[in-house]
Amino acid sequence: MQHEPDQGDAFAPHDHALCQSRALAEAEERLRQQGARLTPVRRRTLEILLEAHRAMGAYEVLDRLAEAGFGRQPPVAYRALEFLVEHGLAHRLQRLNAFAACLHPGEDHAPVFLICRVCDKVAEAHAANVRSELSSAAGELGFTVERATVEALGLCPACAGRDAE
Amino acid sequence: MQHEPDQGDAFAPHDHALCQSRALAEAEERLRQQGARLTPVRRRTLEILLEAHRAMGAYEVLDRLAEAGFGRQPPVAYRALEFLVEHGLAHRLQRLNAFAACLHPGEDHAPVFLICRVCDKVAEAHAANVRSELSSAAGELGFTVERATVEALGLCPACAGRDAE
DNA sequence: AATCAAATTGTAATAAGGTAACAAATTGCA
DNA sequence: TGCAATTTGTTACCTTATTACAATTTGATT
Repeated sequence: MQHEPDQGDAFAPHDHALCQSRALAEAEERLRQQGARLTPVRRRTLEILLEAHRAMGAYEVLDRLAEAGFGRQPPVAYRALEFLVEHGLAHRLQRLNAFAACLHPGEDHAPVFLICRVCDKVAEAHAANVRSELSSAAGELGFTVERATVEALGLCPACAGRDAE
Repeated sequence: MQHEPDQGDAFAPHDHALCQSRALAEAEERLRQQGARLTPVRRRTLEILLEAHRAMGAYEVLDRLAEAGFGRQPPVAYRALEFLVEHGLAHRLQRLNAFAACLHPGEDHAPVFLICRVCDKVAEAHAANVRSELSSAAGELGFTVERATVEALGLCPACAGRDAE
């Protein structure tokens, strides 16, 4: 089955420069509305995540920030990453101890992550159905879901193709 | 809505001593079939998880093992925990950096975890529908799910009741 | 423009989580 | 008994994350 290119689909071939600049522009707009500031460290951090287009560890981000002239101590990276996560511009992937830029900020979402175990790219899938099944399974035990982490490890289409060859 | 007590439901009031001894007996039976050994450290580790009936960090488990006369070095705990996870007797909770005893071993499952943010108890919900929605959402992007982590944070019925009072 | 509080960034120190490598002991079996 | 395989113990170290506090920058206000 074919599928449409989509802003959350890191696996589909796409104009990555455009994808990045669009995400940055959206980030600026969103933050302006919230009255929060996209300072140089924060902006650079987001750019780093967007350029990589995959999940990165905090210390890897920290190295890149240091190269760009920012501080070399862990809190520099953790603070910027935390800020981005809080404002919906990045996500934290528990499974990998890592962070990735949000691929469609603004859509007030609680995404499902698809992590390719070969190329390490991360996509965000549409999660509504998954979430509603989760809530209903939880409801059977009287449990109220407030936040959920859904992360799948597997093969992206490109790597699956390479595997099969 | 009322719900039936269930082996995976840590939230429901239950005879915890029985719950523990049953889980231990099942573990022994399962391992015997697999030709694996429930050695003293491993057995004690499982008991520790079962007694707590919640997720525990590896270092917390290590302390308890040391009290019981086993080694005090991290690998002692990590090896025992890894063994239990590999044999389906315990789970690793990414979100908490922690481990919990499996509440229904044998049912060859890929569970969904419900973690109460107040009392820290962990239950396992029936996951089939969640998993199938996840696979289908992933399929739309051409992604093949191999393993998935689904962890929900929220309120268990007891803590929700206390909150409302 | 000068001032001040709030927000942000920098740095040091350290806690918490996890693994690699190898030695010693134990187990199961020929 | 003797030997290989498994398990346990220990050392050393690596990665991830947080606390605490100082220095700086920003924006609002006079």
